[in-house]
Amino acid sequence: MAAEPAEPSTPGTLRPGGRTARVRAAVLRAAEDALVEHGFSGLDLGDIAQRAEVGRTTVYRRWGSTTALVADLLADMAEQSLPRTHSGSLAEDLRANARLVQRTLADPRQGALFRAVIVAANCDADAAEALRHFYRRRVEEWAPCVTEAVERGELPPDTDAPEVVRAVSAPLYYRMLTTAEPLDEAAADRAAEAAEAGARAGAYRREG
Amino acid sequence: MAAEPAEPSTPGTLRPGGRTARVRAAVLRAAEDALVEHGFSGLDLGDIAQRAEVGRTTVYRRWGSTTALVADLLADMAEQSLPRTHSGSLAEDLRANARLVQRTLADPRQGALFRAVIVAANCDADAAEALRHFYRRRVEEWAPCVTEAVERGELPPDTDAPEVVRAVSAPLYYRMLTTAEPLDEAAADRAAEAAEAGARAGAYRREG
DNA sequence: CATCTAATGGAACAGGAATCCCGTTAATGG
DNA sequence: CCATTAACGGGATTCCTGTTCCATTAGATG
Repeated sequence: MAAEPAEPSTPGTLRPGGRTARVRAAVLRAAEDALVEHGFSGLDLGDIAQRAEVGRTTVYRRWGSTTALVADLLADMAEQSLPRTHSGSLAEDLRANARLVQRTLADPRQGALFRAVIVAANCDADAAEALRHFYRRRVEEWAPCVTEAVERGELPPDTDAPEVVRAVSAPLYYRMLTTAEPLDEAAADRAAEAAEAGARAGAYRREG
Repeated sequence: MAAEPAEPSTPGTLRPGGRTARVRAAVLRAAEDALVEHGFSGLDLGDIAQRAEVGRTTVYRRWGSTTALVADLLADMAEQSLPRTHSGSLAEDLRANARLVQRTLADPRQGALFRAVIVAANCDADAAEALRHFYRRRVEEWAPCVTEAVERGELPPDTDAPEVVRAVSAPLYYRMLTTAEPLDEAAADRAAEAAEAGARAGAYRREG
């Protein structure tokens, strides 16, 4: 008997080219569509296989569960992060960020997608880690605009830059999740203005 | 043949006393336990029936779905809202509120429960309405401390009181959902301080 | 206390999702 | 271009969740 392979490993890692890559792309796109239409709870691997024109078995073998599939989708989303603005003004950069987040969450497709991945992250540890990685990336992209404001002397020297960036997003996500009120530009501008005021007042200094 | 009853209605409404009430209480408590242990996605009506020492059929008939059960649980939670503090100081009241929210979300049991109901609300319209109702209640309870600060002249006269209260909770929920960092008292105090600074700066005035 | 029937609970049933089996296709390396 | 085998895909199978049926229990009413 031949020595059995040390690791069966996960499919798609030894021959990642050609068909394998096409299948992954098709499945991730189908998963996105399905999440937008039915939400995470309505996610069905069989349905996704059909949409992607791929065998059911393949989806079950490579991802195995809906949460693993969403985790992979989040890893994919984390790659393509949008570049931040560079207006030279803290208020303007924060407002641009707030409006970007607001437009994303208010968009029927993107909004539904974000709700769905947040749900998935609360159902599975791997998806949660993937979600955290995604937001770490996004926050890192925008934090420099706060750091630069600190260097210009506009904010206290020990301001926690990532925390300020998160403070812009927080009220928008909170509104989406807990109220029925619309996510409009006014809400975005208010979030940016409040975050800036908090930062100037020193509420986001490290180690209180 | 007798005229059939106009509405079969939902079970538990015509004879809500005694056994029916006991069954509801037992099921809701079992649902809470199950949510804490397995999260919303792991919720199984059969398992809940066993925990509650109630027939599966009863649970399926009276609630029908996991989301409906969570909606009922939320309605129950909305009843028992905690009374707010009355320190006479805006900063102190906001801090008390922030710490209450922080302690709730950081508590293993309560935190898991809140994550679970937020997930449920994103899977079903009725659960979503129940969740909004729950937060409407909570916000209404605390909004007066902001209104009183306005009357004392500490804040702009057209300050949106509920929005200030929500601004306190928002960063705590956002942190819980998107990062792995601990929800400690420092985070609570920062949330309260930032909300107050934003309010003083006029970021929460109505109609921006 | 007696009657009526809402509500419950056990068991059998049905439908659909996840898994397994195995032949087919195509990526990789020489 | 050829050989090797990773990865795919259709179909049968298993397992589990939700439903239906009907006998039993116990609120509600006079």
